[in-house]
This record gives sequence, structure tokens and C-alpha cells, in this order.
Amino acid sequence: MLEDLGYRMTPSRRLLARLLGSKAGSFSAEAISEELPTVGRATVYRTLKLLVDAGVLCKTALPDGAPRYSFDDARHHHHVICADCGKVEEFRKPVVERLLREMAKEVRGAVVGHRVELYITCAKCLSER
Amino acid sequence: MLEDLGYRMTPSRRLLARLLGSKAGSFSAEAISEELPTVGRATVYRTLKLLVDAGVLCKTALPDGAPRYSFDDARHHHHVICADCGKVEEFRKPVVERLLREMAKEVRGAVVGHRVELYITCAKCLSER
DNA sequence: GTCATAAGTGATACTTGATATCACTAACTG
DNA sequence: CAGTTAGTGATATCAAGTATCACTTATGAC
Repeated sequence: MLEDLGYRMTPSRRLLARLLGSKAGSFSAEAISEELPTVGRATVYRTLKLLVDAGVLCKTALPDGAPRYSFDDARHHHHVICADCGKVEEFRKPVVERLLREMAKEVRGAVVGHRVELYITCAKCLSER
Repeated sequence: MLEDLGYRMTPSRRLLARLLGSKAGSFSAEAISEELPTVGRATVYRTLKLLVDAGVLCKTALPDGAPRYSFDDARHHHHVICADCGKVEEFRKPVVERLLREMAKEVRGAVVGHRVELYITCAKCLSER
């Protein structure tokens, strides 16, 4: 685990690291905290922030403002959101990145990030109508 | 003002409408509330929500989670947002439509909407550093 | 105009996600 | 196997936003 790079290894951090390792895509601090009842809220938030500062995770927000964490190497993916049930899926295609680079060329100013979101009614919600 | 469509016209709403009329781009509820000290916080939030529900404004969040309101004058609007000053510009290019068609093809479920946002540091903010 | 009423209001209490405080614990160094 | 200091969890606190509620007022009937 990369926390050996300056930080102490503690049981709480071990638990958190193991949980994060099993996570794919993005997740909320709240969800992490609920899955680790033995670890204090403050510690969860502190450690997540620490990982963000260390460049392991990146923190963003969905359009509704809900904060989400994801691994930094997954920075270039986008979201498919069911407008009905709110389920969020990752979406990742090279063509998207290429086209976004083309867009960036036509914009004045320094591009520091981007976001693409598709709103859908997912198969499950469609079938439940 | 369009609030005649079902809602009562009150001094507070008049003040708010006038202020919004002078606003370009996006703004926070907090900023609005500070510029209208005679109008209660609750009323500001209530009225903004009301305008969102009525389709006059749309509410989104910057990547850091800060909620922002802006006029919803275009249905399929794509935004270029300065992450520094929050200024929002419209962006519409054929390349965007191509990108979205690409994505829609690879998604299961019925696509009901989309959003593309580029985050930049605008020329003005760059020069002020 | 005036009146009744239901929408709208502001002060305030509350909720929720996140952070600061602080006494206590335990991971690393020597 | 200490000593120090980073790390911890319980709790208090904070801030944005929402709910409550008694009071006010825009509106429409008369």
C-alpha cells in the first residue's frame, strides 16, 4: 500500500485501503463510512482527503452537488445517470477523449477539466412502468 | 415577469426578479441572498427552487460541489465554465453532437438528456495571477 | 372599495454532510 | 522497550439548505 510513503499504517487505514481496493468507479464518503462502522467518520473523511492530496484519489461532484471520490487513474471516464432511479454508471471510450480534445482546441483559456453526462431511463426502470 | 403564470407577485419576488435580470452567467443562492438583505434566506431559496421547477433556471454544481444557478434558455446547452470566477459561456459545435451520438449508441436504455461541460481558467482569470 | 382566504413571508429551529477539537492510543525511531 | 508524535474516535461545531409556524398580504369575489 502506497501509504508507506510518509504515513503510518494503522488498522483503520488498512480497512479503508482494503475497501477502496474492492471499489470500482466512484463512491461517496458516506458509503465508505457506512461500510466501516468500526472506523470513525472523522477518520474516513480525513483519510479520503489525505488520499486526494496524495493524488491517489480525485474528488468531484455530480451535477446535484453530491461529492464523489474515484481513483485518479479513472479520471477520464464519464457518467450515465438514470434520471429515474439515480443509478450512476461509468462510461469510458477513447473516442470521447479524442473529441473532447478537439473541443478544447476551440475554446479560449486553459482547459482544466471536463464532464460528459448522459441521462437515461435505465432498462430496469423502463420495465417497471 | 413570468411568475404571473400561477404565482403571486410580491415585493420579494420583484426584487429577486430584477436582480436575476441583471445577472449574466451563473450565480450562487448565497450571492443572491447577500445582495438582497431585506429578503429572508428561506424566501430566496424557495423562489430559486420554484424557478428551477418552472424551467426558468437550471441548477447544477461546479466540480467542487458548489451549487450554481443559471438561466435555462437553451434546452441542450453545453457550457464552458471558468472554474475560477464561475463565468459560464455557451458552447455549441457539431463535434459535440457527434460525440453525443457516439455515446448514445453504446448505452443501454433510453437516452433522455445529456450534458457536456468544459472547465477552464478563462483569459481574464489567467491574466490576474 | 372591502373582505375572506390561501399563498407568501421572515425568524428561527432543525437537518445533514463535513470539519475542528481534544484527550487518548499506538506506530515508528532509536 | 520506551518516547514522541501522528493518528484515533467521540463529540462539538459549522455551514448550506430546509421545515415549521405564526403573521402578512396579494388576489379575486362581491
